[in-house]
Order: sequence, then structure tokens, then C-alpha cells
Amino acid sequence: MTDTKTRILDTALNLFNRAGERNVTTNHIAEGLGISPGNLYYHYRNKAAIVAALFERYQEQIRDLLTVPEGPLTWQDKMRYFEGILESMWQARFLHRDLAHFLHQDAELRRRYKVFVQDSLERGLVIYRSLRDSGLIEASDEELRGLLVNTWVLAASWPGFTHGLNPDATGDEALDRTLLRQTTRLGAPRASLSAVWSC
Amino acid sequence: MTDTKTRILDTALNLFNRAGERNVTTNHIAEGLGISPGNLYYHYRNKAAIVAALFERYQEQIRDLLTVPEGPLTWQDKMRYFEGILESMWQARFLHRDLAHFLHQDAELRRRYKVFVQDSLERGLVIYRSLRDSGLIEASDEELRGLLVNTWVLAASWPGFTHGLNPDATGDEALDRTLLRQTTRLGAPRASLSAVWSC
DNA sequence: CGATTTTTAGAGTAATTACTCTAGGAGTCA
DNA sequence: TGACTCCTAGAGTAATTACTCTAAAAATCG
Repeated sequence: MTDTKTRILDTALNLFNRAGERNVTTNHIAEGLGISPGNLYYHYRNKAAIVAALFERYQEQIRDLLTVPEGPLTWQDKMRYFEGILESMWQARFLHRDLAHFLHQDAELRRRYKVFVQDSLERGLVIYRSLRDSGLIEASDEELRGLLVNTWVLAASWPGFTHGLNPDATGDEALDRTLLRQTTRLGAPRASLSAVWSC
Repeated sequence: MTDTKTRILDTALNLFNRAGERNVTTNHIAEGLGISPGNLYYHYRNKAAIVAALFERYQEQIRDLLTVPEGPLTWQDKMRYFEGILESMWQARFLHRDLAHFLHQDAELRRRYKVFVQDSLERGLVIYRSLRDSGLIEASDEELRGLLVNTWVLAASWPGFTHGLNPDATGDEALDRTLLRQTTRLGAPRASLSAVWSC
């Protein structure tokens, strides 16, 4: 069995994603895990610390994903990275859902987030440049940057958007993921999304 | 002097945008307006009713903006509509910021929102088609739909994104608006955004 | 084993906050 | 003027919830 500290994170993440951080009390987390509130507070001094730890985990995932090995890239490489990002963003969707609030409350988190975004975009640019060197895309640096920012914002916002339109599909999380993948296909956010129109 | 009911809405909107609905109590609203809590609750039976009323106002604005007169459209027409949408979304940015929560809490709001988005996208498609008929753009219906959805999501998420990166600029709201305008230029979300990289 | 440290339980508390209730002022109409 | 409705005040409450505190079980170590 994994240690309590990470089990708290896992349970919290689940509940946060399902109901939104605002609607999940620390007692809920403890209960969902079968431990006492006191125990929970032994491991994390407050609720914000749990959020911060989850944010840290998420950040590390993305950073790893955006670390590219040397050498030329194939289109499939690029797709794999992209899918990884989507997956991580999806898993931490509660974060983006209430991001404004977290940043508003916690100055340290704010600072770290800012650095994180800048860093991610820079790493993304390296990947795109690498793809350009491999002759897979053709665009100016400026265009690549715009593309990246848009893709980033879109990917981060997508879970909230689809969930807003289709909140009943909470259990069927695979569907939303598929939708997002379609929408942001090729990283160029102009793919069609007929599902939104027909549901 | 406008009546109390709308003054409550105006004050609430301001505070919500500034601090986030979660951090604004009903007492704050009353105080900010110089009336008693009891008075506030005389006009709105609870906090959710205030949010719902603001949502209604926002919805009407967008609906009006997306109602296109007969006849061929110029590119400037299209830009004017687009700017209007951005402006409305900006003014109601607290809504998008906490949209997931509002939809989660209030089933009726959820229903109305769903209809609202569907309706807005349909109206937008009419505009785009009209532009196509005027020979201003060239794209299939499917492409137009994708473009619309992406633009919608991006425009709705943009305030949150820039605010996350630059929360100190709360006072200087004009700047953020300008950034967004640049980013979504021409409705095609692939414009560059050097400001994000340099700030 | 004994001693020390880590981990756990769970009852309890302090603060927040959405909301209520009663009573009275202010306008309107007869 | 009196009656009636609309509007306002503001003290108070009930419920929620993040968090504390004490004490005991469990693990660790000599």
C-alpha cells in the first residue's frame, strides 16, 4: 500500500475533479479515504497545501513531457507529446477549473504558475522548432508562438467547456477526452467539432 | 438614480469580476452599495438569484449582438460583432471564471446555458455564412463550425488566462482586452501574441 | 524488552456566511 | 388624514467547515 501522503493526494484529486475543489471539504477527503480529519492534517497543514502538492505533481508531469530528446523528430513523436499534455491537463482539470481562485488566494502558487507557463511555452517552442527543422511544419517563430499559446489555452479550457455542455457524462470521461483530441487535432485549433453541434 | 434591483446587479458584477464570486459575500455586496443585507435579500431571495440575473443579462447582450440584420455583410460588420462579443464576455468574465461551479450547483442554469451556447453558435454560423456569401471568407460549413467553437472557447477563457499571468494588472483592464483582441484577430485563433512571451 | 518517534483517531472549536425576521420609514391613493 | 403597499434597516441565527488538540496505537530502534 502506498503511503498516506500520496493516497491523500490521489483521493483529493479524484474528488476535486468530480465535484470541484470548492465543494469538497477536508472531511470529505478524509472520509473518502477512511482516515480521520486529524490524520489528514497531520500530513498536510491545510487544504491549500493539498492543492499546492497536486499542482506540483501536475507541473512535473508537464515538464517531463515537454523535455525533448536530441535529434530530429517525427510527426508521431510530436503527436505523442501532445497527447501526453492533454492527458495530464485532463487529469488535473480541477486545477484549471478553479485556477483563477487558486492564483488569487496563494501568492506563491501565482509566482510558480507564471514561471511554469513561461517555461512550458518555451519548451513547446523548442519542439515546434525541432519539427520545423525536420521539415514537418512551415511557419515563422511568431506564428509558432501564437499557435502554442492558443493551443495551450484551448487545451486547458476544453474540459470545462465540454463538461458545461454535457455534465451528465461525468462517468464517461473517455468521451470528453476523445472530443478534445479531435478538436485540437494536429495542434492547430481549427479542426471541426460536429459533436458539439449535435449533442 | 436607477432602482435598487439593478444597482445590486451592477455592484455584484463589479465585485465578482474583481475578486471572484466565491470571495464576495452577500454582505460585501450590500456594504459596497450602502444598503442593509436585509434589503438585498428583499430584492433577491439568495446569492444564486443574483448570479442567475447577471447571467440573464449577459445572455441577452450576446443574443442581441449575434442578431444580424438582412443583407450582405462587410468585413467591418463582422469585426464589430466580434468586438461586441469580446466586450460582453469581458464584462461577464466572473461568469466564465466560475462557470463550472455555477453549472454544477444550479440545474436550471445548466439547462439555460446549454441552450444559450447552442443558440450562439448557430447565430454565429449564420454570420459566417453571410460573410461567405459576401465572398469574404472561403470555408466549408464544417470548418466554420470548428472555427466558431474554438473562437468561442478561446474568447471565454482568455480573461482568465491573462489574469493568471498578470494578476497585478487588475486595474488596467484595457490592456488585457487589447491582448485578447490581438490574439483572436480575424476570428481565426492563430494570431501571434508576443506580449505573453515578454511579460 | 524499553524508549522514542511516527502515525492515527476523533471529539471539539472558532470563524465565516448565507439567510431570516421583525419593525419601521416612505411613497401613493382614497 | 388614514390605509395600504413597497422598500429598507440591522440585529440575529443556524449551519457549514477548516482546523486544533489530546491521547493513544503502531512502528522503529537501541
